[in-house]
Formats: sequence, C-alpha cells, structure tokens
Amino acid sequence: MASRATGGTADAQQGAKRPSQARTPQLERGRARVASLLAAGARVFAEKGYDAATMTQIAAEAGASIGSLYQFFPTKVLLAEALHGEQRVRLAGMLDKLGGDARKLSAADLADRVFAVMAEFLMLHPAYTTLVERRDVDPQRKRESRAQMENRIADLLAQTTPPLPRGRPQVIAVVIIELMKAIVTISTYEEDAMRAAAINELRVMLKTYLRAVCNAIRV
Amino acid sequence: MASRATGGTADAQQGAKRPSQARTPQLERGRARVASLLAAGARVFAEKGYDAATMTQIAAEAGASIGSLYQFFPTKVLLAEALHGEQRVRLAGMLDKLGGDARKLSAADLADRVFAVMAEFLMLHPAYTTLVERRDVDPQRKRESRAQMENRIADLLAQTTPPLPRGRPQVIAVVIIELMKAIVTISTYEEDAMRAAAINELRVMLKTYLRAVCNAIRV
Amino acid sequence: MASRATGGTADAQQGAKRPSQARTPQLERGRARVASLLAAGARVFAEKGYDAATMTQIAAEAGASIGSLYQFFPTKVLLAEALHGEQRVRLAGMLDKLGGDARKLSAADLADRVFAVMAEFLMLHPAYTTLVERRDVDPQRKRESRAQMENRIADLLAQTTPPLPRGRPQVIAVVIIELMKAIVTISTYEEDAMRAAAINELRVMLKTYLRAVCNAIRV
Amino acid sequence: MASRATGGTADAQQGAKRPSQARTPQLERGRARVASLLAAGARVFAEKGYDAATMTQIAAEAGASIGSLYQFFPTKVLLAEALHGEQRVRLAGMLDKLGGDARKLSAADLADRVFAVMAEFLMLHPAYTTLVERRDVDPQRKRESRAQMENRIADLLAQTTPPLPRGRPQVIAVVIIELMKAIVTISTYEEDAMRAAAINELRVMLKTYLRAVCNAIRV
DNA sequence: TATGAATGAGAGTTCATTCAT
DNA sequence: CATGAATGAACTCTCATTCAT
Repeated sequence: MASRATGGTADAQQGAKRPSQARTPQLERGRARVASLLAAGARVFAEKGYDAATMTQIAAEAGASIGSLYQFFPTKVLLAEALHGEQRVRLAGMLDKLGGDARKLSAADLADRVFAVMAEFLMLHPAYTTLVERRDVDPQRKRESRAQMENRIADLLAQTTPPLPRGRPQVIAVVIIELMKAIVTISTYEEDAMRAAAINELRVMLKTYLRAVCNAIRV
Repeated sequence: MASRATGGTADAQQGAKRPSQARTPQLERGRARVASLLAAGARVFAEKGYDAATMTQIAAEAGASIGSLYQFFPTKVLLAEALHGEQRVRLAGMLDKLGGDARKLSAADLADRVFAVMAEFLMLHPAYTTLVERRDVDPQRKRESRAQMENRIADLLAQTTPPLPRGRPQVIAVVIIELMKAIVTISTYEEDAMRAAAINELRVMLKTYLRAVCNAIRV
Repeated sequence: MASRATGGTADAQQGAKRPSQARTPQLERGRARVASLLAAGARVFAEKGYDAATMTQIAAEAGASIGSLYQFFPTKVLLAEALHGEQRVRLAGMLDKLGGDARKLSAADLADRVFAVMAEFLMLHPAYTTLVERRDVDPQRKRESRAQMENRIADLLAQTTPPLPRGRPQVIAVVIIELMKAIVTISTYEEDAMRAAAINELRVMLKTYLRAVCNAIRV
Repeated sequence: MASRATGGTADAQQGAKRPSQARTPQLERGRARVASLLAAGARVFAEKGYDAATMTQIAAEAGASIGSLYQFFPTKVLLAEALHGEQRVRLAGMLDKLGGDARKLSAADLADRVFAVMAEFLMLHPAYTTLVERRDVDPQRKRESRAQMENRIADLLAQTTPPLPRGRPQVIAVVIIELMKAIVTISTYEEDAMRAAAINELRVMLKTYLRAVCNAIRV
C-alpha cells in the first residue's frame, strides 16, 4: 500500500480518513462483541496500566481476534477513550441518584454517601483511575472531563443543609475526588488492618472538616 | 509496553552475570557521569513517565552515549531504582531536619512543616511520584520503601505535644503521604486560582483534623 | 510506552521528536552499512516498486537486521528519499560532465548525448523512476526536484550552437525527461527487436524535431 | 504492500473454488450494482493508485457493503481487471471511429486525431494508466493487452495517405502510446503555462516527425 | 443476494540491551 | 571506560478475504 501508518506512525498527508471514533456496531452480534471487548479492555488496563496493556492481550482476553478488536476500536487510544467515557457515564449516573436526598443532608453526611458511591464504583471499575491519569491525553480534554465530574459533585454539595459557604463546594469537590484516588492507591496495600484504618481515617478526616466548615459559617 | 524483554543478541541463560546493582564509578570522571545521567533520568522520567522515557533519550540528555549509560546502569529498572533511592535519601534528610522541633510543636503545626518540606522536595524532584508509582516493582520492595517513609513521618508525629493517641501517628503518616500525591496531581492543573485554593484546602483540612484528634484525647 | 506510533500511526502530540532525516553514520562500519542498505533498497525498490518493497526484505537483502536498517533510516519514506537524493546527485554529476561540450554541439547532437547519459544512468539505477513517481510525496517537493533536473538540462540546451529559440530549452527539457521515462518503460518489453526499434525511434524523433526547431529560427 | 496473501479463515487448498472471473449479475439490480462498483473502483484507483486503494473504501464509495463488492468481484485483482477490460473496450471503440477517415489523412493529421481521442479518453478515465501499469500482472497478459492496443493504432496508421514506410506503423504506435503516458504525467504538473506548452510540444514533435518520415519515403 | 462482523498474516516501527572497536 | 552500531522480540495497526445471518 502506498501509505501505511503505523504500525506505528509515519503516515503521509493523504485523505486517508483515519477514524477518530469507535465504530458503532450495527448487529446484535457486534454489540455483544463491543461489550466483551470493553470488558476485556477494562480488565487488562486495570491489571497492567495503559502502557503495558497490549491490544493483543485485550483481544485474546475478549476471545476475539485482533482484527475484530480493531474493527470497533481503530486505535488503542480510542478504546481507552470509549472505556473512559462509558465509565464516566456510569459514575455520573450513580452520583445523580444521590441528588434527591442532598438537601436533606449535611455536607458531612453527603460526603459519606459520595464516598460510598465512589468506593463502590471504583471497586467495580478498577481501570478508572488508570484511564483518568493517562499521560497522553491533551490537557484540554483532561481538564474538561475533570471539570465535569467536579461540577457534578459540587452541585450536590451546594444543596446540603446547612449550606456550605459560597465557593467552597467547588474546591471541596476537588478534594473529594483526590481523596478517592488516595483510596484507590491505599486499596492496593497489602496489610489489611492498616488498609481499612487508613481508608477510614480519610473518611473521618473529611467529615470532621466539613462539619467544621459548616459551623464556621453558622456563627 | 509490557516491560520489554531482554533484547540484544543471543542471550541464553548461561552463567552470564546480569548485574543487579548500579555499578559504582571508580574515577572522578565517572562520578560526574553518573551524576549527569541521574539528572537526565530524573528530567526525562518526570517529563514522560517511566514507560515512555527511553534509555536513548536519557543518554542523549546527559550528553553521554548509550553505551556509557549502560556502563553505569545496566538496566532501565536499575537506573530508576538508583534514582528513586537517591531521592528517598534526600527526602529523608529533609524530614530529619524537622526532628529537633517536633516535640515543641502540636501535630497540626508539625503537619504544616512536613507539608512544606515535601512540597519543596517534590518541586525539586518531580520524578519522585513517577518512580514511586512504577507498576513493575515487586510489591515486597514497594511496601518496604513505603513503610520506611511512613515510619519516618510517624516518628515525628509521635513526638508532638500534646501527643496523638496511640497508633494514630502511623495512620496519619499514610494520610499525609497520600495527600502529598494529591497535591502533586493538583499542581498540574492549569487554573491558577483553583490550584492554589485546592492545595490550601487540603492543608487546612489536615490541620483541622489533627487539632480535632488532639482535642479528642485530651478530654 | 506511553505513546507509540505506529507500529502504525496513531501518535499523540508529545515532543517525541520523530526524526525527519536519515542518521549519518559516525564510524567506518556504519558507513559501510549505510552503503549496503542503500544498495539493497535500490534493488528491492526497483524490483517490486515502492509499495510492495518491505523494510524486512531490504534489511535481509543487505545482510542486516531490521533494527540496523531503522538505526540509519528511521522510516521507509526516509530511506526512499535518501536513495532518491543520492541518485539525483549522481545523475546531476553525469549530466554536468556534458557541460563542457555543450556549446560546440547542435541541440540535436546534445540531445543524443543527454539520451546516452540518461540511458546509462537508468540502466545503473533502475529504481530511479520508481522513486520519482512515488505517490505519497507532497507535490511541493515533487515539483522542486523535478524543476531542478529540468533546469540542469535546459541550461545545457541553452548553450548549443546554433541556439534554440528563447524559452524552448525549458520545455524541451520536460520533453526529454518524459521521453526517458518512456524508454524505461519500453526497456521492460520482452520482444527484443521491437524494444530496440522503439527506443531508437524515440531518439530519432527527438533529433529530427530539434533540427527542425533550430532551422525554424535561422531563417 | 506485497500483494497481501489470502487472508480470511482457514482456507486450505481444497477443491475450494476460487473464482477467476468477475461474476456476472443476473438481476437488473445487480447490473446497477456492478456499474456503481466499477465507477467507485475507477475513482479510488485513480485517486490513490492500485496499492493504496482499499476494497473497503471502494465499497463505501459505491454505497455498497464490502460483502456486496466481493459478491461480484471476488478479488481486488479481478476488480482491477474488469475495470481495465471495460476501459480498454471503450478506448478501442473511440479509436475505431477514426477508422473511416484514416485513409483520407496524412499520418501527421491522423496522429493529431489519435492524440485528441486518447486525451479525451484519459480525461474521462484517469484510472487507466494506473491499471495499465499495475506491477503484479503477469508479463504475458501485459504484453498481450499492450499489443492489442498497439495493433489497433498501427492499423490506423497503415491506412494513411501517403503511406508510412513498411514496418513503421507498428513502432510509431508504440511511440504514440508512450507519448500519451507522458501527457498524463505532465497533466498533473501544477504550473499551468508550462503544462500546456509541454503537452503541445509533444504533439508538434510527433507531427513534425511523422511528416519527415513520410517525406523520406516519397523521394 | 445483501450486510456487516470475523479473521490473521504481515507491514512498519520501537527500544532495551549487547558487542566490537 | 567511551562510543556507536547491531540485534530482534514485541507492538500497533491494516486490509484482503471469508462467513454467519
């Protein structure tokens, strides 16, 4: 062929329309494939990290041929993005369920629930942090998707009773998200006792703090 | 990539001595080389991450040939470990300087200082987290070096006045370390205002919490 | 690794400095390698055409490993360009030798010599046309290198005695070059008699024509 | 690429009937399909060249599925051949229309008409040269189809008044065909003025030459 | 027949590591 | 010790072709 990419890179300029989207399957069979490919991707990314995960292994893990994988995800990046997107939607959904109760709760109690939700989510989708932290995404995109998650949490926090001081929900959302990452890290620790203790410590720290913040405004 | 295999010409597993230690230079010239190689490694690891950093680039960045690099660091892993080791020593040194004042301070105030020290250190050595988080180190080693750092901080915390409840210093050390990672992450955010605010928020949260913990035992 | 090209295409944005030049060898050994790689490239490109030629085959033909090939020519395109460049220089050199006699000759006679030179060159470097015609070079470059060759020939034609009419040398240069390509094509015909006859026919046609053009201006 | 291998699932060389002919459609619908597939093929081959053209793109361009394409053209080669065949028939038809006037014309004037006809044809069917020059056709076939075209033109030339010397029509046919290829190449040049000038130059050169040849025999 | 998923050999390319000079 | 060439397994990605529905 006249111009091949890449295997690797080194493409010329021609209008080769390199796809920038995962292909959507038309048939039921295709939908099943996509699902199992995403699942396999999630497993492998979680286990090895983005870089060390190989497309070959992902295909194998999905019981598909490499060609089949590329049929739907024309690029490793695209696969990662599709997976990341899907998981973000899922997490968003779980958080949105908290919306109803938000105004009946104090920030501290809401934080507890958010914590619980996120912990459950991360248990279910251990690839999430790996995907969030990928080094080769352009900062713009990265910022946007971070902002989206932050806003969702900030919105919840803004509704609590008693209310948090102006502007705080946004910052606290950042804090919560970062604490979650810490929890993921800690989850990999091997000493069971310490692991539980440390995770609880983070939870309590946050609660204590939020209570203090609320009290501060009351006076 | 999945930790590239041995490479090179016919290797075989003869008694071929694969060194497991970075070679120590004999001559003065060698010491300078090693220093610039480590510096280059630090720069490249920080910029690209462990996987994407290539030995070739590191050598080039150090103004050395690839052969020269391998003379002193017979393996990418060994280079990373040497670097990591050096940086850990450095951080330990900086923390140890806090030892003298520890017993004159409350846990909250000590935390502030620890924060400051670590922030400075991480500014100087941005490769540190990358090296700490490398996925391909065996958990044993990982746990050990983590423990070492934790103990150092726990020891400091144990000396504060008023004292923290039994057992807490160890857990809180974990918390502090994780918060530092969060700070590193946040440092890469682009919105200046939010970045500063979030970092401060973490600091204040920790202080507030430590104060509460101290008060709790007093009563 | 964080970002891999291609194997294929699909690189991100990072400053991965993908080289755009063939590396120049430093040692004698390297120079020899490069020579044999270029020779192998020439052979394979000539035999199979650019697309069908594989880097693997070229390396094998040169008695080198694939890695060795890529050490000096980081891209198939770069190899082709290096080869093309080298051959253009060679052809230019051969044509320049005609410069001395140009003003002693009529256009028709000069054309004969140019023909002879190019025929010899193309016999020696059968990959030339393949490289010239590569579809994936940007038109800008293509135009430039064509112009260069044209000018060289036009300059020669401009010096003939009697002189050609103004402006004609440039157009005639184009004609000559295209006739050469025709000759290359015809050279692959299998019927010996026809092949020789056709090639001669082209030569005579050109001469006849140039004579007519010269006469036209004389009157 | 080096004419990609068989592909597909376990093939084996059983009595598996690999068709060597494009299937002829039975239904009206089929005929329309075939037409649009051929048209798409022509477009894509012309744009990208044979190697870089993909069956997938051709199918897409025809608004058909890849399966549908293979239904009628079980092989890329077969598609190319079908297309080539069709175009040859078309060109032959256009040339045959000149037959009536051939004996009223001089070779020079006939050449002009042949030129005009071929130029029109190539404008309409830009894939033609690509298909003619395909490197992977066996020389036997190549020679045959070339000969066919040459004969057709030689036959026309043989009828001109005054007649060309014995044997010349055949050689001159070769010359004309090659000149046409040159014109195709030149047509892609970007400098409008030079393009027109060069094309005209070729035309005039041929006429001048043919006139000279005729005169030569007359004497 | 039409559709779209499935297949897998093979291509370009990378990079840790080794070796000759 | 330094240098730079050599090596090759492994990786991402492509595309002709086949097959199930």
